[in-house]
Amino acid sequence: MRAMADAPRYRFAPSPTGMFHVGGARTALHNWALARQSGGTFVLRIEDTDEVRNRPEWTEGIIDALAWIGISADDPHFEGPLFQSAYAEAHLDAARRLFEGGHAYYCDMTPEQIQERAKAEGTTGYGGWSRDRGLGPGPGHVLRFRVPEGTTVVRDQVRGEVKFDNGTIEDFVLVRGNGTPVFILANVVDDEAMAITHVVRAEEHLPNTPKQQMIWQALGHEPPVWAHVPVLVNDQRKKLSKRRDKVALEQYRDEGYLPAAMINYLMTLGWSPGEDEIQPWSVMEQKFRLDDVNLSPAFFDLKKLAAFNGEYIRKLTVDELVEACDPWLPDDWDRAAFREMAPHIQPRLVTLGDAPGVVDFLFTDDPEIDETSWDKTMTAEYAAPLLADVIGAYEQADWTADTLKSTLEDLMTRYELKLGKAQAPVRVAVTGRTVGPPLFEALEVMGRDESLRRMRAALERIG
RNA sequence: GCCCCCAUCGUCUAGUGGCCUAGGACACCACCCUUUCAAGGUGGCGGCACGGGUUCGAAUCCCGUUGGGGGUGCCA
Repeated sequence: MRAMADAPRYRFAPSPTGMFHVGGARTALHNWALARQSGGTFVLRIEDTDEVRNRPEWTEGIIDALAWIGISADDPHFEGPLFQSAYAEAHLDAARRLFEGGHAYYCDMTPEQIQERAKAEGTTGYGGWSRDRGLGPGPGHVLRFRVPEGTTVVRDQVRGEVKFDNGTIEDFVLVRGNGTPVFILANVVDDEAMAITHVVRAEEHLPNTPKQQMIWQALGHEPPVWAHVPVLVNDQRKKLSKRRDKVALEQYRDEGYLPAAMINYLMTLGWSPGEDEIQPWSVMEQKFRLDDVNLSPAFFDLKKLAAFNGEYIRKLTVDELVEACDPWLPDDWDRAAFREMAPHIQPRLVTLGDAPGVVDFLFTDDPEIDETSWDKTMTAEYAAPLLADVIGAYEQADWTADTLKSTLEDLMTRYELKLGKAQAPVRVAVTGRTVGPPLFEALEVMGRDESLRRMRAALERIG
């Protein structure tokens, strides 16, 4: 019991937007690792304060996405989902206490009026106009926090001490004119209500932190331990945004990235697991330390993610690979044939979604002829006679990859060709392309009749 | 504008005053292997932003400059 009482409580607090941001995934992973390695708890809180964006299916999406990266709602370290909206009473109650304690005051100025006034006075921002007007609650009145004089020091697990001169912080809004609480208040009240001990989030929240810390103190509580990890950026070094960048975790999932690869890659951003950066989650989960987190923004590099994914795909057993690819394969494709080819396509895949495109010629009625490939190979003088010879020899040959290969090797000497050149017309005839999985293995899987049919068709086309 | 954060190869990082002639990975290039393309192997290219200190000694500590980023809402 004692241990439970002392166990840290981390939280992950996404707002439901309909897609799960990769940056959020990384933050979730950090919190998850920290909670699990300390015997603590990972609290999932859905920040649904903004009524406009609040749909139940969004929450399902978040839970699914978390599950995909190994953060299971069934794990004993997982708590939630809790909903911010369910704490509305507590938010307003806190607001009331803040007002009654003199830590907050009401103001009836609209944003437009504030702007005009600032402009007229040649200043910027709000300026605390209603501080001493003694206004009470009322329609259109916002509640503002009375920022005290002095300095606020945020002790951050990643960045050390960060000092803010309170004079640079405006009297910010706690409750909107329509009576609803703003994120900054709700966030603090929820963290307190949920007994959160550690707030680990992205750096973009650092400027909020002194404000939240002041609210904690005004409410009479000790703030949690803060930690702000650097943001993820795009190739322009701008924060990853859903408008510009490919940030939806679901999209990577649907393209056939393996969760293990995504998790591993995400963890290497801003942190390093040590000697070898390819590490299983079980190891990273134990090794991860906030003190070791880098301080500068990290570029989310699709190429490196792809490299990780390829590496993870190559580590799969054939059975695992076949099973993993299944969702991307058309229903009517012969699974046994695909399985035969699986070991051969394995080193050629970047994503699971690439699989069908590599072996589609095996399952279609006719190969889709790539004209560039055709022109490159079939216009050679030897193409037609060689193809004719191959057809003749293959009518009799043992239909195994080995004999098919040696048979072609016997023929090619007549034309003074190397295997690389000699196999090309056959490959284009059968697959339609110049590149693809190992030819003779593919022929073996395709079978004699269909293979010969395609070669004859090609011969005819050459004329 | 103001506040805050940051700064090691193109990118992600190792490095916490001497082990650094700065290590690894991705990308790129070359070669090898080879049944095309991959994968794999070997090698190469490439970096401590700049200027001052501190120190016997600095990528590592301090200051400044420059450059990036984040925040500046009655969004979260």
